Amino acid sequence: MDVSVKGEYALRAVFELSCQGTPDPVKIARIAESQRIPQKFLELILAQLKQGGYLGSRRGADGGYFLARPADQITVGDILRQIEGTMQPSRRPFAKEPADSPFPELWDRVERALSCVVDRTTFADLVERWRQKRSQGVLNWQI
Amino acid sequence: MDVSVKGEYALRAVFELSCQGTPDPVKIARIAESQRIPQKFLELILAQLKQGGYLGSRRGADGGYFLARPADQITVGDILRQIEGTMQPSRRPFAKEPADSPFPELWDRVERALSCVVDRTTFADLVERWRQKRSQGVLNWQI
DNA sequence: GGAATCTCTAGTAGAGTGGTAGAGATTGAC
DNA sequence: GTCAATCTCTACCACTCTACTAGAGATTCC
Repeated sequence: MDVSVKGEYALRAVFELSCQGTPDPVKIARIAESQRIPQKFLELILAQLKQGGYLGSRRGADGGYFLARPADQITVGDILRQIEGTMQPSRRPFAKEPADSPFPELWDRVERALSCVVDRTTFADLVERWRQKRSQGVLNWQI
Repeated sequence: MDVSVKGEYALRAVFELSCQGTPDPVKIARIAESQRIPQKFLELILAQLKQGGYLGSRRGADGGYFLARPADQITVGDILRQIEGTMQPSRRPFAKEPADSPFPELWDRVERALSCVVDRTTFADLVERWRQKRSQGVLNWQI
Protein backbone atom coordinates (compact mmCIF):
# COMPACT_ATOMS: atom_id res chain seq x y z
CA MET A 1 0.00 0.00 0.00
CA ASP A 2 2.82 2.36 -0.68
CA VAL A 3 4.20 4.90 -3.07
CA SER A 4 7.50 4.11 -4.79
CA VAL A 5 10.56 6.23 -4.20
CA LYS A 6 10.25 7.30 -7.82
CA GLY A 7 6.75 8.55 -7.12
CA GLU A 8 7.94 10.53 -4.12
CA TYR A 9 10.75 12.05 -6.13
CA ALA A 10 8.26 13.09 -8.81
CA LEU A 11 6.04 14.78 -6.24
CA ARG A 12 8.96 16.59 -4.67
CA ALA A 13 10.21 17.78 -8.03
CA VAL A 14 6.82 19.17 -9.03
CA PHE A 15 6.50 20.75 -5.61
CA GLU A 16 9.86 22.45 -6.09
CA LEU A 17 8.75 23.85 -9.44
CA SER A 18 5.45 24.97 -7.92
CA CYS A 19 7.29 26.93 -5.27
CA GLN A 20 9.03 29.03 -7.91
CA GLY A 21 5.98 31.04 -8.81
CA THR A 22 7.81 32.28 -11.90
CA PRO A 23 7.57 30.41 -15.21
CA ASP A 24 11.37 30.45 -15.63
CA PRO A 25 12.93 27.06 -16.24
CA VAL A 26 14.72 25.40 -13.35
CA LYS A 27 17.73 23.18 -13.99
CA ILE A 28 17.60 19.49 -13.22
CA ALA A 29 20.78 19.89 -11.22
CA ARG A 30 19.16 22.46 -8.99
CA ILE A 31 16.06 20.40 -8.33
CA ALA A 32 18.23 17.36 -7.67
CA GLU A 33 20.30 19.25 -5.17
CA SER A 34 17.61 21.02 -3.25
CA GLN A 35 15.37 17.97 -3.07
CA ARG A 36 18.26 15.52 -2.62
CA ILE A 37 17.36 13.32 -5.57
CA PRO A 38 19.99 11.44 -7.64
CA GLN A 39 20.33 13.59 -10.73
CA LYS A 40 20.41 10.95 -13.44
CA PHE A 41 17.39 9.27 -11.96
CA LEU A 42 15.58 12.57 -11.76
CA GLU A 43 16.22 13.15 -15.46
CA LEU A 44 14.17 10.08 -16.30
CA ILE A 45 11.38 11.11 -13.99
CA LEU A 46 11.13 14.64 -15.35
CA ALA A 47 11.08 13.32 -18.92
CA GLN A 48 8.17 11.09 -17.96
CA LEU A 49 6.31 13.99 -16.38
CA LYS A 50 6.89 16.04 -19.51
CA GLN A 51 5.46 13.21 -21.59
CA GLY A 52 2.38 13.31 -19.43
CA GLY A 53 1.98 16.98 -20.26
CA TYR A 54 2.62 18.26 -16.75
CA LEU A 55 5.99 19.82 -17.41
CA GLY A 56 7.68 21.68 -20.22
CA SER A 57 11.39 22.06 -20.84
CA ARG A 58 13.98 24.11 -22.65
CA ARG A 59 17.44 22.94 -23.61
CA GLY A 60 20.72 24.75 -23.69
CA ALA A 61 22.18 27.32 -21.36
CA ASP A 62 19.44 28.79 -19.19
CA GLY A 63 17.34 25.77 -19.99
CA GLY A 64 15.49 23.63 -17.50
CA TYR A 65 12.05 22.36 -16.60
CA PHE A 66 8.93 24.31 -15.72
CA LEU A 67 5.27 23.60 -15.00
CA ALA A 68 3.23 23.21 -18.18
CA ARG A 69 0.19 24.62 -16.38
CA PRO A 70 -0.51 26.52 -13.19
CA ALA A 71 0.12 24.73 -9.92
CA ASP A 72 -3.55 24.89 -9.00
CA GLN A 73 -4.33 22.77 -12.04
CA ILE A 74 -2.01 19.90 -11.23
CA THR A 75 -3.03 17.44 -8.53
CA VAL A 76 -1.04 14.95 -6.51
CA GLY A 77 -3.16 12.24 -8.13
CA ASP A 78 -2.16 13.40 -11.62
CA ILE A 79 1.51 12.97 -10.83
CA LEU A 80 1.13 9.70 -8.96
CA ARG A 81 -0.91 8.16 -11.74
CA GLN A 82 1.57 9.31 -14.36
CA ILE A 83 4.45 7.71 -12.48
CA GLU A 84 2.87 4.68 -10.83
CA GLY A 85 0.53 3.83 -13.67
CA THR A 86 -2.67 3.47 -11.67
CA MET A 87 -4.14 3.88 -8.26
CA GLN A 88 -6.27 0.78 -7.99
CA PRO A 89 -5.33 -1.29 -4.96
CA SER A 90 -5.84 -4.48 -6.95
CA ARG A 91 -5.29 -4.55 -10.68
CA ARG A 92 -4.74 -8.25 -11.15
CA PRO A 93 -6.60 -10.17 -13.74
CA PHE A 94 -4.38 -13.10 -12.76
CA ALA A 95 -4.57 -14.17 -9.05
CA LYS A 96 -7.65 -16.10 -10.12
CA GLU A 97 -10.47 -15.12 -7.92
CA PRO A 98 -13.84 -16.83 -7.85
CA ALA A 99 -15.99 -14.85 -10.26
CA ASP A 100 -18.32 -13.96 -7.48
CA SER A 101 -16.46 -12.17 -4.73
CA PRO A 102 -16.97 -9.23 -2.42
CA PHE A 103 -13.56 -7.72 -3.08
CA PRO A 104 -13.93 -5.76 -6.32
CA GLU A 105 -16.48 -3.60 -4.57
CA LEU A 106 -14.16 -3.15 -1.61
CA TRP A 107 -11.32 -2.05 -3.88
CA ASP A 108 -13.64 0.46 -5.49
CA ARG A 109 -14.39 1.96 -2.12
CA VAL A 110 -10.73 2.15 -1.27
CA GLU A 111 -9.90 3.80 -4.55
CA ARG A 112 -12.63 6.38 -4.12
CA ALA A 113 -11.36 7.18 -0.64
CA LEU A 114 -7.83 7.60 -1.93
CA SER A 115 -9.04 9.69 -4.80
CA CYS A 116 -10.82 12.03 -2.40
CA VAL A 117 -7.45 13.03 -1.04
CA VAL A 118 -5.04 12.90 -3.94
CA ASP A 119 -7.31 14.21 -6.68
CA ARG A 120 -8.41 17.17 -4.61
CA THR A 121 -4.99 18.23 -3.47
CA THR A 122 -3.27 20.51 -5.96
CA PHE A 123 0.32 21.64 -5.77
CA ALA A 124 -0.94 25.14 -5.11
CA ASP A 125 -2.60 23.71 -1.99
CA LEU A 126 0.62 22.05 -0.92
CA VAL A 127 2.62 25.23 -1.36
CA GLU A 128 0.05 27.27 0.51
CA ARG A 129 -0.17 24.89 3.46
CA TRP A 130 3.56 24.67 3.61
CA ARG A 131 3.97 28.45 3.62
CA GLN A 132 1.40 28.75 6.39
CA LYS A 133 3.13 26.16 8.50
CA ARG A 134 6.44 27.91 7.97
CA SER A 135 5.13 31.31 8.89
CA GLN A 136 3.38 30.12 12.06
CA GLY A 137 5.23 27.27 13.53
CA VAL A 138 8.55 25.58 13.49
CA LEU A 139 11.01 27.86 11.79
CA ASN A 140 13.22 25.80 9.57
CA TRP A 141 14.91 27.29 6.57
CA GLN A 142 16.34 24.20 4.98
CA ILE A 143 15.08 24.93 1.48
CA MET B 1 -0.42 1.93 -4.30
CA ASP B 2 -1.43 -1.70 -4.33
CA VAL B 3 -2.06 -4.73 -2.22
CA SER B 4 0.23 -7.72 -2.71
CA VAL B 5 -1.09 -11.03 -3.98
CA LYS B 6 -0.28 -12.42 -0.56
CA GLY B 7 -2.52 -9.80 1.02
CA GLU B 8 -5.36 -10.67 -1.32
CA TYR B 9 -4.96 -14.36 -0.57
CA ALA B 10 -5.12 -13.61 3.14
CA LEU B 11 -8.33 -11.64 2.72
CA ARG B 12 -9.90 -14.35 0.63
CA ALA B 13 -8.94 -17.04 3.12
CA VAL B 14 -10.43 -15.14 6.04
CA PHE B 15 -13.52 -14.43 3.98
CA GLU B 16 -13.87 -18.13 3.27
CA LEU B 17 -13.66 -18.93 6.98
CA SER B 18 -16.14 -16.16 7.75
CA CYS B 19 -18.64 -17.67 5.35
CA GLN B 20 -18.68 -20.92 7.33
CA GLY B 21 -20.65 -19.57 10.22
CA THR B 22 -19.71 -22.64 12.21
CA PRO B 23 -16.59 -22.74 14.39
CA ASP B 24 -15.48 -26.06 12.85
CA PRO B 25 -11.97 -26.10 11.47
CA VAL B 26 -11.58 -25.89 7.69
CA LYS B 27 -8.67 -27.66 6.01
CA ILE B 28 -6.01 -25.68 4.23
CA ALA B 29 -6.55 -27.85 1.18
CA ARG B 30 -10.19 -26.89 1.04
CA ILE B 31 -9.55 -23.16 1.35
CA ALA B 32 -6.81 -23.44 -1.26
CA GLU B 33 -9.12 -25.16 -3.67
CA SER B 34 -12.21 -23.07 -3.29
CA GLN B 35 -10.29 -19.79 -3.34
CA ARG B 36 -7.76 -20.99 -5.93
CA ILE B 37 -4.69 -20.25 -3.86
CA PRO B 38 -1.45 -22.30 -4.11
CA GLN B 39 -1.66 -24.54 -1.08
CA LYS B 40 1.91 -24.36 0.22
CA PHE B 41 1.85 -20.60 -0.07
CA LEU B 42 -1.44 -20.47 1.76
CA GLU B 43 0.05 -22.48 4.61
CA LEU B 44 2.54 -19.70 5.27
CA ILE B 45 -0.14 -17.06 5.12
CA LEU B 46 -2.46 -18.84 7.51
CA ALA B 47 0.38 -19.39 9.97
CA GLN B 48 1.05 -15.67 9.89
CA LEU B 49 -2.60 -14.87 10.51
CA LYS B 50 -2.61 -17.29 13.41
CA GLN B 51 0.43 -15.54 14.85
CA GLY B 52 -1.48 -12.29 14.66
CA GLY B 53 -4.23 -13.84 16.73
CA TYR B 54 -6.87 -13.77 14.01
CA LEU B 55 -7.03 -17.49 13.41
CA GLY B 56 -6.78 -20.66 15.46
CA SER B 57 -5.90 -24.12 14.27
CA ARG B 58 -6.10 -27.79 15.13
CA ARG B 59 -3.80 -30.50 13.82
CA GLY B 60 -4.46 -34.07 12.88
CA ALA B 61 -7.39 -35.66 11.17
CA ASP B 62 -10.37 -33.30 11.21
CA GLY B 63 -7.97 -30.45 11.88
CA GLY B 64 -7.86 -27.15 10.07
CA TYR B 65 -8.09 -23.42 10.61
CA PHE B 66 -10.91 -21.36 12.09
CA LEU B 67 -11.56 -17.75 13.10
CA ALA B 68 -10.16 -16.92 16.50
CA ARG B 69 -12.97 -14.40 17.03
CA PRO B 70 -16.29 -13.57 15.43
CA ALA B 71 -16.27 -12.24 11.88
CA ASP B 72 -17.73 -8.93 13.01
CA GLN B 73 -14.66 -8.36 15.13
CA ILE B 74 -12.09 -8.77 12.38
CA THR B 75 -11.62 -5.96 9.90
CA VAL B 76 -10.04 -5.88 6.48
CA GLY B 77 -7.50 -3.46 7.92
CA ASP B 78 -6.50 -5.95 10.62
CA ILE B 79 -5.64 -8.56 8.04
CA LEU B 80 -3.91 -6.21 5.64
CA ARG B 81 -1.76 -4.75 8.37
CA GLN B 82 -0.85 -8.18 9.65
CA ILE B 83 0.28 -9.28 6.19
CA GLU B 84 1.62 -6.10 4.64
CA GLY B 85 3.14 -4.71 7.79
CA THR B 86 1.72 -1.22 7.62
CA MET B 87 -0.63 0.97 5.69
CA GLN B 88 1.34 4.17 5.46
CA PRO B 89 1.87 5.23 1.87
CA SER B 90 5.38 6.40 2.68
CA ARG B 91 7.44 4.77 5.40
CA ARG B 92 10.88 5.67 4.19
CA PRO B 93 13.40 7.19 6.53
CA PHE B 94 15.87 6.92 3.67
CA ALA B 95 14.84 8.82 0.44
CA LYS B 96 16.24 11.89 2.23
CA GLU B 97 13.65 14.55 2.22
CA PRO B 98 14.26 18.13 3.25
CA ALA B 99 13.26 18.25 6.90
CA ASP B 100 10.58 20.77 6.12
CA SER B 101 8.19 19.33 3.58
CA PRO B 102 4.47 19.24 2.94
CA PHE B 103 4.34 15.52 2.29
CA PRO B 104 4.19 13.91 5.72
CA GLU B 105 0.91 15.69 6.29
CA LEU B 106 -0.36 14.53 2.90
CA TRP B 107 0.51 10.92 3.71
CA ASP B 108 -1.35 11.25 6.98
CA ARG B 109 -4.45 12.35 5.15
CA VAL B 110 -4.16 9.48 2.72
CA GLU B 111 -3.74 7.00 5.51
CA ARG B 112 -6.76 8.32 7.35
CA ALA B 113 -8.85 8.08 4.20
CA LEU B 114 -7.75 4.51 3.64
CA SER B 115 -8.36 3.67 7.24
CA CYS B 116 -11.92 4.94 6.98
CA VAL B 117 -12.64 2.14 4.56
CA VAL B 118 -10.55 -0.79 5.69
CA ASP B 119 -10.85 -0.36 9.44
CA ARG B 120 -14.60 -0.05 9.29
CA THR B 121 -15.23 -3.00 7.05
CA THR B 122 -15.49 -6.25 8.96
CA PHE B 123 -15.67 -9.69 7.44
CA ALA B 124 -19.22 -9.94 8.67
CA ASP B 125 -19.96 -6.89 6.50
CA LEU B 126 -18.34 -8.52 3.51
CA VAL B 127 -20.29 -11.72 3.94
CA GLU B 128 -23.52 -9.85 4.37
CA ARG B 129 -23.05 -7.65 1.31
CA TRP B 130 -22.04 -10.64 -0.70
CA ARG B 131 -25.11 -12.62 0.34
CA GLN B 132 -27.34 -9.68 -0.51
CA LYS B 133 -25.81 -9.31 -3.93
CA ARG B 134 -26.23 -13.02 -4.56
CA SER B 135 -29.85 -13.09 -3.50
CA GLN B 136 -30.84 -10.08 -5.57
CA GLY B 137 -28.77 -9.87 -8.61
CA VAL B 138 -26.55 -11.90 -10.80
CA LEU B 139 -27.01 -15.52 -9.87
CA ASN B 140 -23.66 -17.17 -9.84
CA TRP B 141 -23.00 -20.23 -7.79
CA GLN B 142 -19.33 -20.63 -8.29
CA ILE B 143 -18.45 -21.06 -4.65
C1' DG C 1 0.34 -47.73 14.54
C1' DG C 2 -0.89 -45.03 10.89
C1' DA C 3 -3.23 -41.66 8.29
C1' DA C 4 -4.38 -36.97 8.10
C1' DT C 5 -3.37 -32.74 9.14
C1' DC C 6 -0.79 -28.47 10.62
C1' DT C 7 4.30 -26.53 11.32
C1' DC C 8 8.81 -25.24 10.48
C1' DT C 9 13.02 -24.22 7.83
C1' DA C 10 15.03 -23.64 3.39
C1' DG C 11 15.55 -22.48 -1.08
C1' DT C 12 14.68 -20.13 -5.58
C1' DA C 13 13.30 -18.13 -10.39
C1' DG C 14 11.93 -14.08 -12.13
C1' DA C 15 10.34 -9.43 -11.95
C1' DG C 16 10.80 -4.98 -10.28
C1' DT C 17 13.18 -1.04 -8.01
C1' DG C 18 16.45 2.30 -7.85
C1' DG C 19 19.74 3.56 -9.77
C1' DT C 20 24.31 4.63 -13.32
C1' DA C 21 26.85 5.54 -17.91
C1' DG C 22 27.60 7.82 -21.84
C1' DA C 23 26.83 9.58 -26.32
C1' DG C 24 23.68 12.77 -28.86
C1' DA C 25 20.66 16.86 -29.82
C1' DT C 26 19.50 21.81 -28.86
C1' DT C 27 20.01 26.27 -27.34
C1' DG C 28 22.06 30.78 -26.12
C1' DA C 29 26.09 33.71 -25.73
C1' DC C 30 30.11 35.34 -27.63
C1' DG D 1 30.37 29.33 -36.02
C1' DT D 2 31.97 27.65 -32.03
C1' DC D 3 31.61 26.56 -27.39
C1' DA D 4 29.54 25.46 -23.16
C1' DA D 5 25.49 24.34 -20.82
C1' DT D 6 21.71 21.94 -20.80
C1' DC D 7 18.05 18.44 -21.90
C1' DT D 8 17.34 13.58 -24.35
C1' DC D 9 17.81 8.92 -25.43
C1' DT D 10 19.31 4.15 -25.03
C1' DA D 11 21.41 0.83 -22.54
C1' DC D 12 22.83 -1.44 -18.63
C1' DC D 13 23.03 -3.37 -13.79
C1' DA D 14 23.05 -4.70 -8.78
C1' DC D 15 20.10 -5.68 -5.46
C1' DT D 16 15.70 -6.70 -3.25
C1' DC D 17 11.37 -8.57 -3.03
C1' DT D 18 7.51 -11.39 -4.51
C1' DA D 19 5.38 -15.47 -5.13
C1' DC D 20 6.11 -19.46 -4.81
C1' DT D 21 8.04 -24.81 -3.93
C1' DA D 22 10.22 -28.74 -1.21
C1' DG D 23 10.49 -31.64 2.35
C1' DA D 24 10.99 -33.26 6.86
C1' DG D 25 8.80 -32.87 11.51
C1' DA D 26 5.11 -32.50 15.11
C1' DT D 27 0.17 -33.48 16.56
C1' DT D 28 -4.09 -35.48 16.71
C1' DC D 29 -7.64 -38.87 16.10
C1' DC D 30 -9.05 -43.44 15.02
